[in-house]
Amino acid sequence: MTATAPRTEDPTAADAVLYRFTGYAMKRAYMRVQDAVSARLSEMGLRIGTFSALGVVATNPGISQSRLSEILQIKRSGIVVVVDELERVGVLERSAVPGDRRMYALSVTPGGHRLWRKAEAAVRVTEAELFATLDAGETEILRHLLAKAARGATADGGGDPE
Amino acid sequence: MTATAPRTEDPTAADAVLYRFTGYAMKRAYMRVQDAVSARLSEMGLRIGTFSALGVVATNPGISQSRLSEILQIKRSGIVVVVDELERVGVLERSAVPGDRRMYALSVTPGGHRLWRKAEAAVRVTEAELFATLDAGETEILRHLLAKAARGATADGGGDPE
DNA sequence: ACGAATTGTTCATTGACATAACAGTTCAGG
DNA sequence: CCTGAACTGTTATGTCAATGAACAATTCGT
Repeated sequence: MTATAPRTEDPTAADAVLYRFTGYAMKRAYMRVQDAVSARLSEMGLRIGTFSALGVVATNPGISQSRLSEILQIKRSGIVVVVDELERVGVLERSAVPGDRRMYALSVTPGGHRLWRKAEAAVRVTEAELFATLDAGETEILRHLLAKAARGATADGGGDPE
Repeated sequence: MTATAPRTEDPTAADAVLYRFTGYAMKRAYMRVQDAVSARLSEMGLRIGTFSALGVVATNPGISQSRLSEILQIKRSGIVVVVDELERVGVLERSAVPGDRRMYALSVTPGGHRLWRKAEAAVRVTEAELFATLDAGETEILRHLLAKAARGATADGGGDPE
């Protein structure tokens, strides 16, 4: 029974102490994803940050930069750079909002939607390659548990329907 | 039926598109861990990087900086800073290696071991709090799947027919 | 009408790395 | 033994994403 260890939980690895922490495993796993996804996205002129923003705006047309910054958990000043970059390549637009001259309504251009669909598919493929050692069910469980862990105890029991 | 959604997979969230990617869920989850753990560690004068190094040296006495850099996947020049920091507060030592004057043998001082045990426990508690929405079994599965995803196709199956 | 709050923006700064070059040391082969 | 390649630790410098603090323009509350 001591014969073939699952290799996934190698106690002889020099960083075995750290892998006992979920956070370390998260970091290590994310680093791997980040490298592969960044490389893939850079081929189409995107970074992880701009990819994420593009996706959020694509599915939330008319959103403001402030709101986008909340969603992506990046400060407003950081969003400017991201939006600038996406606007410069013509995939995203800042249009005036009728009622309020302080903010812009963000929207994705037709070309932007095309790029988004392409990038989305590419990242999906990249992730599939990365997680080839997991079967479909495991990947789904992983994603689900991560989402749960990411949201945490969302404190607000749900009594704030805006 | 539309009443109480599991909240864990909230399709109305503005970044729902992104949560469909495992990588995004990883990032989000890790960010949360990073914030909490960093805060906790800073109380005892540690950062995540120094904490990790301390743990690896504690369980791998006599290790060299080069080897440590491989394990933590940080370049040698980056390790210098980490080791400097740990040595300055007296939890880690660089001692001469008999046979080879190029490298140092790293080791953790008694006080260092005490700090490590304390930090280890603190991080464990912090993680437990963070993942309170997961039961013990889920946390274990999450950790296991992450480790698997982090290692990926470890390539070294033995056959590398070039 | 006026002070408080909001939005987007700029600029300086930070932190956590990487890169490149370097000195000291070891080692393999002639 | 000698010499050049390879290795270890180190320093200096650059990079990249993100933050914080300020600011102007605008809107809101009372």
